[in-house]
Amino acid sequence: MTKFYGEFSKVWLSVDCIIFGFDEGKLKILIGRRKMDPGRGEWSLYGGFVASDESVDDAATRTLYDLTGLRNLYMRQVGAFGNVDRDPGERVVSVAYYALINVKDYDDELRREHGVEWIDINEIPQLYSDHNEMVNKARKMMQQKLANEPVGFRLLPSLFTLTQLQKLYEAVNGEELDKRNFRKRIKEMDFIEKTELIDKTSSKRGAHLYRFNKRVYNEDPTFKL
Amino acid sequence: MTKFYGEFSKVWLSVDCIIFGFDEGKLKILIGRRKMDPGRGEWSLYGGFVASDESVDDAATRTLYDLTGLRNLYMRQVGAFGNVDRDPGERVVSVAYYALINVKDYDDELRREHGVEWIDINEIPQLYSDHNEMVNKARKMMQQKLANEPVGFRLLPSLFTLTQLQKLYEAVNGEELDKRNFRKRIKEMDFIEKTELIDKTSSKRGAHLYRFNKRVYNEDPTFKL
DNA sequence: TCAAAAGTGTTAGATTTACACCCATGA
DNA sequence: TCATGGGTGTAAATCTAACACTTTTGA
Repeated sequence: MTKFYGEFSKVWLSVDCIIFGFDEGKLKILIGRRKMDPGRGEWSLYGGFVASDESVDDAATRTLYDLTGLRNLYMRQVGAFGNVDRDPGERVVSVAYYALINVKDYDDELRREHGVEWIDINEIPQLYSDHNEMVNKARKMMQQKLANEPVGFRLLPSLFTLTQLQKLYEAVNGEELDKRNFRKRIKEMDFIEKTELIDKTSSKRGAHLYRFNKRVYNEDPTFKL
Repeated sequence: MTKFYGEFSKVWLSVDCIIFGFDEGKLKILIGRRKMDPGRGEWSLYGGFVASDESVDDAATRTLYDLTGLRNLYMRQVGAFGNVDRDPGERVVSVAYYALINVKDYDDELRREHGVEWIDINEIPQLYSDHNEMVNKARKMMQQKLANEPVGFRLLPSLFTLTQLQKLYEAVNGEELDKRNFRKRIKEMDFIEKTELIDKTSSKRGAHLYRFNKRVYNEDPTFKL
């Protein structure tokens, strides 16, 4: 097994997940109290180790599924974090990933079983090891991504109001947007379809529900927001 | 040594470098024929293994120094590449980095000793393992970076003409720019200083040499190009 | 009847793009 | 003298940003 590179040393490889959700008008991530040593009890991202028979991406997918029970999540690599002493116990290099989920899709029972909570991205406490760094980089990458591709729908129910969508963009970018300018831009995007359905949960008058049409998007790749 | 994570398997960790240079009006990278098994003789990025007492970033810095003899290079992580079979011999996960160097700073003798060549980014042959993927991702990230920060100077001599600078941007973006519009934008950037020096190597009339003033740039962080 | 969110256009300013000729010099 | 790359400004078009009132309805 060591025929080629035996002279070099090996490391443990883990994955850590920054799971973004949008709830109560706020951008949040899932964190919990670490259940293993070292660092037991500290706030931490959810993670896992890479097994010998799976790719690093697959390990992240598996870890996400393990935590959320959800498949086909939008997921992107944040990068490798490899300081020598980043793990107080051993040499562990970790590859961080961020994922976008619709909070409503995540069974709250399952969430509690794993002991993770949705925490406002602006109120993240000190986390285990270098996890704050991972969160910061993930957040920047996600912002950048959202500015160039319509990935925000991954954080919303399949039917959503324009107000919800606007609040989402505001939460991600950390700044308020002009309602009329926002709606003007949305109207130009053919892949955001207005339905005849009305949502009455957040206003007496009711707001039209919209949906993202992936097919139209793929045919007409001219997105900028 | 295995007190915490002994039950999990370890992997070899390597770094691979995409080294960008700008020469003859073209964006190029350094590649060479692989000198070790498996894959001996195939075109490949230059890389190395991460040692037990160095961070992954440090391993990349060391590898870059080893190849070029240069320190303080502009370097950014591209990401981790971790498919199970990416290395035909063993399980090796690699973290790719890109770096920007001024071709003139690289001793050609040293380059030949390492058996690497400058190859036009648009004419990269099939590379060992997943190295083409790494190059493609690095190129996109570098383009993106150059569009938002003045890192292009890292690819030029400390004194350069506006034509050189324009050709650099054209090579990176793969499209021609309007000379007057380009110079108009440059003129607005106070951190690009005109010197009284004239370069006569590329025209009879001679062109003014400019330099990047890092101090001015740091004080006036309003860059967009 | 009123509070609360939904919905809707216009205009000024800023930014971006297109475009063509003269200059200085060495060969 | 001429070929070569260096250097310069203006106008149209596009994009962005600022801004306020009417509608609907349940309580």
